[in-house]
Amino acid sequence: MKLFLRVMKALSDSNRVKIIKMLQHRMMCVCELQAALRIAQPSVSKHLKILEDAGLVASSKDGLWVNYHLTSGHDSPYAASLLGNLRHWLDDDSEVAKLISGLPLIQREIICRK
Amino acid sequence: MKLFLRVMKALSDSNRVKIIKMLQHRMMCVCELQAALRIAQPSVSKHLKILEDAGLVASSKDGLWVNYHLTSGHDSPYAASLLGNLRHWLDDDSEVAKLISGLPLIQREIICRK
DNA sequence: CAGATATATTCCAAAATTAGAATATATCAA
DNA sequence: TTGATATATTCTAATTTTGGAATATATCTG
Repeated sequence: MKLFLRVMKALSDSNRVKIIKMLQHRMMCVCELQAALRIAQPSVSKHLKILEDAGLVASSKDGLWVNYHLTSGHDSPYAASLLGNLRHWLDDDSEVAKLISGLPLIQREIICRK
Repeated sequence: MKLFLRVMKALSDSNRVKIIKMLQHRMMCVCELQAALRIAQPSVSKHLKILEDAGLVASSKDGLWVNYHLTSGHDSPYAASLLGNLRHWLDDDSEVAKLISGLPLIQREIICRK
């Protein structure tokens, strides 16, 4: 039950769902997600931790950057199933569509380095 | 997005998930659910409203009683999918199993009428 | 109609969630 | 080592969620 609720709660927030939808297209670092969602950096990190604890995303370090990507869902059958459904769910949501179409403009070399 | 989040939030609470699991076995009225979950009656009604707003359950009146049952999920593809998965998910959860095994003892004629 | 019962709603307090500012940590570059 | 940058963590305020008591509504029975 605990694991199931963890996945449901993780997917109960629009910013976290948007992160999932963006990661379906490519891996992204925290500052890229921050630029896309237009929320504070600590908020992005915290959302990512909740998604990670639910077995929905994982990360790998690359120098200063931490790249987040979707998991295969092997940890949790709930995560696996929801990730599968979300591959097509919400594609026609206007907010999601706008985020996805803006993805090409979000590149860490341009967005993050100051 | 709104409808999706509504379903996820509805399934983010253990009492509500337990209601779903019990309704998989038979329709139940509010006082039966209250006896099974051992929480206050208004709390049960409020959980049921949240599940209803998410398209997961529906009700029909029978005199003083209001019988709640699972929906076919026709309202929402998210509700339909999750209801389908929940038919087998959590069957081996200890709390859920205990609730289900106790269901035969919960009958409105015995529990509710005082 | 009056009383009893099942359910819904309102109200309020406690707990959980979310967001951002401030701060800490880690890595790279010079 | 020093400075800069990306990310994580801590702290706190605001919002949301949850639960129960009190109350309202609806239906049945006598």
